[in-house]
Amino acid sequence: MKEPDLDDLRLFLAVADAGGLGSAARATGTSAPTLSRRMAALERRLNERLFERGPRGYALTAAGRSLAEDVAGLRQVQARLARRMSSPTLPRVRITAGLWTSRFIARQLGTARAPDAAWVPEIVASNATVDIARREADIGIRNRRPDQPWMAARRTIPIRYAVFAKNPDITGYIALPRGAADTPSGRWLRAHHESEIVTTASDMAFAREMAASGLGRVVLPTFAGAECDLVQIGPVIDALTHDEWLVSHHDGRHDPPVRAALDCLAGLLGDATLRP
Amino acid sequence: MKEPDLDDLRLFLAVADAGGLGSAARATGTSAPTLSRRMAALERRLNERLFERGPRGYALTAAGRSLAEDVAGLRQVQARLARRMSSPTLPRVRITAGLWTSRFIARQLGTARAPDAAWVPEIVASNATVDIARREADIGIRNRRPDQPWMAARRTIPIRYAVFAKNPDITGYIALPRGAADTPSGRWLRAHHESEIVTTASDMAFAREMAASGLGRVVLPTFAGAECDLVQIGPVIDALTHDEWLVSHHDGRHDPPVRAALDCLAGLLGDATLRP
DNA sequence: TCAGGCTCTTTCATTTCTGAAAGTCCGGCT
DNA sequence: AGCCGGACTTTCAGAAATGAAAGAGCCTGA
Repeated sequence: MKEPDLDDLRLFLAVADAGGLGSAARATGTSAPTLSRRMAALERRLNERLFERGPRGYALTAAGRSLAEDVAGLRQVQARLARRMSSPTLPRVRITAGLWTSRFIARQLGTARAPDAAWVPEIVASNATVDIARREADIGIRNRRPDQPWMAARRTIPIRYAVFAKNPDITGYIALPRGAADTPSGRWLRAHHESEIVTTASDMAFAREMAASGLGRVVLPTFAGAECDLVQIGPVIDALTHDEWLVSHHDGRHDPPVRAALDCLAGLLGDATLRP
Repeated sequence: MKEPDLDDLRLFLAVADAGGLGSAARATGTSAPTLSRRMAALERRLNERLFERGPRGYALTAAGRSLAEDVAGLRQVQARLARRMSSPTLPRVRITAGLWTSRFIARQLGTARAPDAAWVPEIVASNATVDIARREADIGIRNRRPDQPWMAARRTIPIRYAVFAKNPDITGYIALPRGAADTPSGRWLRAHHESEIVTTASDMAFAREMAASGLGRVVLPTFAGAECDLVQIGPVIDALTHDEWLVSHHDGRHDPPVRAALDCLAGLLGDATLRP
């Protein structure tokens, strides 16, 4: 026995509420004959009499009341739909990036996005690599061109790294613990200053705060160091400099909200704000 | 702009879940061409692209994800429907009666109802008169034949009243407070034993408990007195004897659940249990 | 490079659904 | 009594939706 058509249930609720075919027809824009037939079909499919048909209209039977309770959730769906139609919910574009870029985007996007933009950003936290190929995110900001040919990539500005500290007199380095996120900057630090590491933090955000309080030096992207009252100690570390790539699924990038988000991000990342 | 067909949204969810037309077609029993057309129509009606159509199938766009969240409630409705189809919810027949009869029915109906009965009783508490004409209840048990011609009524057994007390030595009467429910038995008590009333209770159920503890005499239907270790003090009060009428809406009584409940109640009330 | 397999879309005859109008029923009103 | 009005159902021609089959595009593996 097949389940009934959800639209029949919508009409069923309308008839139950209206108490008759005529007013239900007016309320739903469906003609009375159609309502009559579809209610009859619904009863046949469920094998229950749902209405008492009297000269005064349709009245629910006990079984009809029971069904009406069961499908009352449709009312809520209809209400949400109606709301959606009148003031459409903005689609959310899922963006994933590394720690510093995520923070930068989260902070800047509120103002950088056009006020009438037809999309809303959703930042997907991702130390672990979120897979755009599997559609876990719409847009990714990565430090290299993706291998997969079905990815669309756009190069934006270069990211430069340097050593930062509260002031030039501070010595010693703050690193991530061994075995934690294996980033190029972490590897560089351990390769060149392993012996100078004075402490570790479980998260680079904490490391930066520790550096800001004078506990040691950290390796940061230049734009992230500039944000936090830290001074750049040495020159830009050329070995770590890399371009940022704006990556999206090849099929997905023509979705208007995604496209708008891509353009907005390209503008934002190309902006002088990010340059050292 | 009209709202989309709810059944289209059901198919939309199926396609979104399946990630493609083929498997969605298998899951829903609808053919792939139909799904293709209806998804296209849905997009046209909403004026949004809901899917990315690639050679790998359908993938939701940002707008599609947003819609899927909005209509997720349909899943719950479908689940309830499926449950209803497999193990049908029994329709509830709303029964209204006076205090003592309600209690009697509530206690007896569990066993009196056939084990495979296709209905479940719902006792509608009603000191105030619940209106069967307005379909607030399906079946009423009343103490007289209804005036309205569209009511169907079936006479059952006569109800007899008598004075009860814990033992014959108890004197004094327990009544309802002045101005409380104006029942024939209450009026009779005040008319004949006004001066012997020793106390009042806000509810006859309390009055009966008070009588059972020996505080005074009460006027009760004979079947209600017998239930509670009370002894009948005087003869049946002929002035209060009346028949019970099983009342239902004329149109409603052919609804199978209502009809079954009517038959069951007629049997129950005709049963010797109710006789003094 | 090409066949094979997968997916979606189009075509088209068929089925189903729809709505206006006419028909039926029933209670209320004069 | 008999007409009126409201409410549902049936009729019927036209409109819309459906599914099988064929078409088109794309990746995969040989």
